[in-house]
Amino acid sequence: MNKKVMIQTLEKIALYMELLGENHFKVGAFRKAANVLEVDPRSLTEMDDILTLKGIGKGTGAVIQDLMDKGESDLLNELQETVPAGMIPLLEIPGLGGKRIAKLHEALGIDSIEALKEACEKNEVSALPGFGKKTEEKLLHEIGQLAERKTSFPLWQMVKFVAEVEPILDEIEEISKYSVAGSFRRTKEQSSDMDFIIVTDTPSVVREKMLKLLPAIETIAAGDAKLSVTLELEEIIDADFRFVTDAQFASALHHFTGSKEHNVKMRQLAKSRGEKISEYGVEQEDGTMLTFESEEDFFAHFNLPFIQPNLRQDGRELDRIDELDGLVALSDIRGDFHMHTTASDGGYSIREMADACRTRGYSHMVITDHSHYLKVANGLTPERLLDQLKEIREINEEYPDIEIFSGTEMDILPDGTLDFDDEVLDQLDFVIASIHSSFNQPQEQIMERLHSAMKNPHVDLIAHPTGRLIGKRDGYNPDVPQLIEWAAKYGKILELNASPHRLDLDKEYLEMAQQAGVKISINTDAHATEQLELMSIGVEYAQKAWLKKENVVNTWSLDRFKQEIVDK
DNA sequence: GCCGTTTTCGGCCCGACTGTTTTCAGTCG
Repeated sequence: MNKKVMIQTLEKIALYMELLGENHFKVGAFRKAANVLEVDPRSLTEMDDILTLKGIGKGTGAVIQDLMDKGESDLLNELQETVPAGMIPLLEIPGLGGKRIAKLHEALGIDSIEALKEACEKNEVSALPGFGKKTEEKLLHEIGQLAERKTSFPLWQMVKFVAEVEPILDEIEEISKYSVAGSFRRTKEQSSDMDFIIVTDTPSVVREKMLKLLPAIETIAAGDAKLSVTLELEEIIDADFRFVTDAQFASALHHFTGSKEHNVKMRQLAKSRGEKISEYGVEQEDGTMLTFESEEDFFAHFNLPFIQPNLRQDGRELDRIDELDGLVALSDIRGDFHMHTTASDGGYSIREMADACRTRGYSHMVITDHSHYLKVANGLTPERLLDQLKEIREINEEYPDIEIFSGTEMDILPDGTLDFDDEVLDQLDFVIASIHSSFNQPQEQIMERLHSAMKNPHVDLIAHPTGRLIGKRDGYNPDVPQLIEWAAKYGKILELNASPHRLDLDKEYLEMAQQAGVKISINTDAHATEQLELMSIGVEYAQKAWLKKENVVNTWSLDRFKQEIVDK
């Protein structure tokens, strides 16, 4: 039995139950069971205690047992017969939840978006108790918007969106302080909206000014505690703004940074101490409200160290605070080992890249231009590569404070051969191998290509191991656990590509790699000097995977890098 | 549906806003 199928089955059951208007704690129980399986790093065959895990009980356990025995779930089958599949997309309509969908289905037989649209147009919906004219109009409006609205935005795009909103907030003098919050603040790969916490004494003034200044095409909610709007930026995206006092700021920031699971855990912790956490502070048993100068103080109140936003994930972080100290940090990074110059498709020279790396305080770096197979990127022929090697050796003489190593980002060709011969590779300090072509090959063939690269003793690192571009393409679908196994066997480094377009390997796999003893290199893959700054995103993402400093080769000293990697 | 050192039933995180209501249910985050 495939663990993913099991997780999806539990989630589907939750979804169908939601559509039936079931008690949301019941729905939540199935979601929780799915989550318990998901956060458990073991495979199904390794989980002999699955039915006794906390969060899995009689009902969810029966589903799991069904799947183990028969490969399918009776409960899910029944639900699928009861609930028309067309109802599932109804949940995507803002303002519609399980309760209302169930009512619409029961009263009017609505089983699809199309049916809902018709019913609204015939004014049948507004005739139902609990629904009114405004709701009907809103539903029609939302249905119209559905097709053109995206529901999630990759990190790289969120960076741009946030950068567009912040200057507008800067302009409003009644705002004394603000911060972005939400999943973006947690360095999530994708976010569905923007969240900001705003400190002001005059929320209504700020709200009105914001409505004038922001490119808002719709106001979803506008009160003294929050403003919720739909913005027209490069894409249509919702934004939530919460208005709080200075004293409430830290609590509000923590609350609206989430994650939801993290907040639930924190609230449970508070409750066990007789306290109550809200976005305004921590309420004591006697009703007094404690507020905090900073999030650090907030955590300290619960005898916890500061848990940075990117670590606030599934709630398990509260059990892993003893690991916080050993995590890789930006200040530990001593070099970047994957970058391009004008020799291939980069925008700057070797010297310019070296200067930029020196400014960042690195002790070493590797130039890794593309290889000749990649014509579109002006990949280097063996001759050009060896010329570049000489040039790098010369330039190195000029820089006493940084060591520039010469490397390549060599293509693994569609037939599994490598773009350079061993004699060429032998002369380089550092060899990256990666796939840039024939993504559509069957997994077996992709794996053969990767295997052939990993078996080569000259290859040091596999770059962006899945080839994903977040929000654009999934990559070439390798069998990553197998890849990790090979990396451990052949002693190869796997890359965490720091580009917010890639963040590849994915954090679940990074964690798996670390457990398997595989070393990780965080690289920016910079094609311009300013892209070297993406290292901070890479490190933040690595922290999400709980990567320890020791396991990230960029933290190693120049001597160790030379000894264990270059001269090996 | 799940859970339990305040325990086998009763609560499950909690508050803002909206729309449909005359005091609150539903949705959302």
